[in-house]
Amino acid sequence: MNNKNSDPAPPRAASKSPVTLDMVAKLAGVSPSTVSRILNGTAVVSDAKRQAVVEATKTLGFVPNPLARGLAGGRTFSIGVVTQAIDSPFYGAALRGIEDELDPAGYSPLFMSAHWDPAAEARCLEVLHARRVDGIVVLMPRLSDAALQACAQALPVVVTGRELRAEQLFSLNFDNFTGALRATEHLLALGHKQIAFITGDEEHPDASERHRGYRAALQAAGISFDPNLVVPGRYHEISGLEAVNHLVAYKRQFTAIFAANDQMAAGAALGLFKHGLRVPEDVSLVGFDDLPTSVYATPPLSTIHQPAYELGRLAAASILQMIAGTSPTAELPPPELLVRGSSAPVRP
Amino acid sequence: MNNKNSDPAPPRAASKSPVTLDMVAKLAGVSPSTVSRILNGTAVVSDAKRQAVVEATKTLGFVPNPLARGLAGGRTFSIGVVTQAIDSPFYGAALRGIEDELDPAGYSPLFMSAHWDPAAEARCLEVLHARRVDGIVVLMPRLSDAALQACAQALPVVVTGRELRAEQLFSLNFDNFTGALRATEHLLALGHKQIAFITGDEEHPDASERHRGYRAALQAAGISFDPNLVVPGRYHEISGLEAVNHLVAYKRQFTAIFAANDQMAAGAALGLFKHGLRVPEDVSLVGFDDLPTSVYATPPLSTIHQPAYELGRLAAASILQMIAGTSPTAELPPPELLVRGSSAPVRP
DNA sequence: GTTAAGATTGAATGCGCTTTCAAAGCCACA
DNA sequence: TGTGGCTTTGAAAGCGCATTCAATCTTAAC
Repeated sequence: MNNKNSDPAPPRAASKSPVTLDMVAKLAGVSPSTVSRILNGTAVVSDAKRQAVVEATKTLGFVPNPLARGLAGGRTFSIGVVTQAIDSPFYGAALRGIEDELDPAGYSPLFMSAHWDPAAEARCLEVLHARRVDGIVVLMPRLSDAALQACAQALPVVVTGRELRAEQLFSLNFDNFTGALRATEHLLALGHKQIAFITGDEEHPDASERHRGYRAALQAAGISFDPNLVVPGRYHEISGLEAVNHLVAYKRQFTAIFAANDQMAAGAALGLFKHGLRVPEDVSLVGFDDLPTSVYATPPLSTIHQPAYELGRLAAASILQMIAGTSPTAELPPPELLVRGSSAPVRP
Repeated sequence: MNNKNSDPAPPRAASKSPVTLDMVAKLAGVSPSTVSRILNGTAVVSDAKRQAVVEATKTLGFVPNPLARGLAGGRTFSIGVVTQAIDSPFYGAALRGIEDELDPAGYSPLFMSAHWDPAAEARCLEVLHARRVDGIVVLMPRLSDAALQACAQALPVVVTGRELRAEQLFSLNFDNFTGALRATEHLLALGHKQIAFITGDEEHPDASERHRGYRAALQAAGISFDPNLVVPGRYHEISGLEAVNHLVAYKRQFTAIFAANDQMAAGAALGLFKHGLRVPEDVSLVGFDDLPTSVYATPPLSTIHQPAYELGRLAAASILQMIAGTSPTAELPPPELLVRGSSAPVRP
């Protein structure tokens, strides 16, 4: 029927790490239970036996099998991480933060990308759940609050970019409103009065918050809001470019642009360049996020620093706390304006 | 002794997915073995029973426990992926490729960053091995060939950025030499004769290959090699910036720069900008990698396209093939020059 | 010098699934 | 109608570890 075993030699998966807990137990002259107890610190063990076990573990090079541990003990020492795009510069930094925090604790992250699709996100949650992760971190979810809360009934969950509370659910949010406010105030302080705004994907709370901050700053400065200067974008570079094309095509008057994120600011910079408009001589440009690449833009981009790495670390630390049974209290630092070369006083 | 169980209600991990294979078996009126066989397609099962099982699976919402499968069957349906930096734009694209290829096959990637540190890389390999992944993909390893080959004795391994052959080892390499050759030829064809080169981290084969390509192109054009025009870099933006500072400080004569990667090209662009040198009017600039952001640089960067996403897909597809028992034959497309706005004919 | 309480330890069971192994059912053939 | 060969199915034995339960060994108090 099947010719799988026709080969006399075992095909693969033979060398693995065939050292089991039972073998250490035998070598150390104790019972498997004792070895397990030492491994997990579950109970007090006499020093003599502990010595023997530690030694046996070393000589044999024993490494406990996480699968077996997970099956038997219920914990897998792995954390599911749902991100929207693993290849996005913003998420990359956050993922590194998560990695850096989880690793020393002996946990491994399990990354999945949802591509801004709620359905895909739901599937990620399912897969992670099926893989029996000990907790889940969702970065900037697109899913409904209810779905997230439902997920949190089964295991600890940390979400970022949203205000949300529930039993096993912790949220970590950044003050996008104030960030946008500061950015706009900066431009205002430089004398700009005609400030265009390229929005983010407004289905997203952070995007609408940034929009709100922009308008609040204008209002506070006594400048009437001009809807013609607001161009919708979707957080990608291309929409920044298109936004500038739009502004120019419709002959809008503006001396500055505030883009809801750095990626769109980069696109906008290119658009301005193509239209022969210099940054910052002709148009000042301010972004939001402070991507690693933004320092190396020409000119370097003025922007609002968003602590992506810190966000990752705090999210990971929080989920670990929840697993340990304590309630996390982490909080993100307030927005910080970084003035670089892309913004300058308006020309007289 | 321990007050863990002092709480009357079970603390957590109670709701999970308590549906087991045995329950489906019972509901469908068959034995667990049969359910397992249907699940894995291990053997032929009568249509009647298959129907019953499929239905029972649905009504119960059964999802097999990967841990148990891994423990019992030896396969975990997970692939270890060692990358140098999860937050690097280049690796990001590759990781997405891996994700896209693995997901439909029912496999999950387990990402780990080694941060260009051989010791850390070795640890990653160990952790992945301990987690019983079915195979490992190492992106641009820093580890010795021998160490990689040793790892391949235990399980299938795919490495990129290196030429390496062994029993369960497959390597996927990009033609860095030809890429650099094409880039330099492009500059030469534009009339440039004084072409500076910013090297990558030359401990790395791809960096030295690119260096070799640069020199080969010069030689073929009959231009004598000027060591003063070669500045060492380490693949980061900052080294591109520093390289330009160096060239200017030492008053080197050059009309073009070829940077061994896009990140350094971005740094170089900023350096040139700060010294009042315009791209491409005063200095032409060519990079290598074609990062997603390079199209949106001002001006857009001419570069050699490196198929990072494809690389990820092919690497993942290859490891899957190896696990399935067939030898992979994937090959990366040849280097492709992308002429954009940063390179122009030399000024007379 | 006993005995009870406490500290250590080992045997045994099970986590959820895969995988032999052998029994049972089927067919075509004689 | 009977027999051999093939197919479908179930019982049972783990995979490697955590954990409960009961047994053994200490120690302190009587």
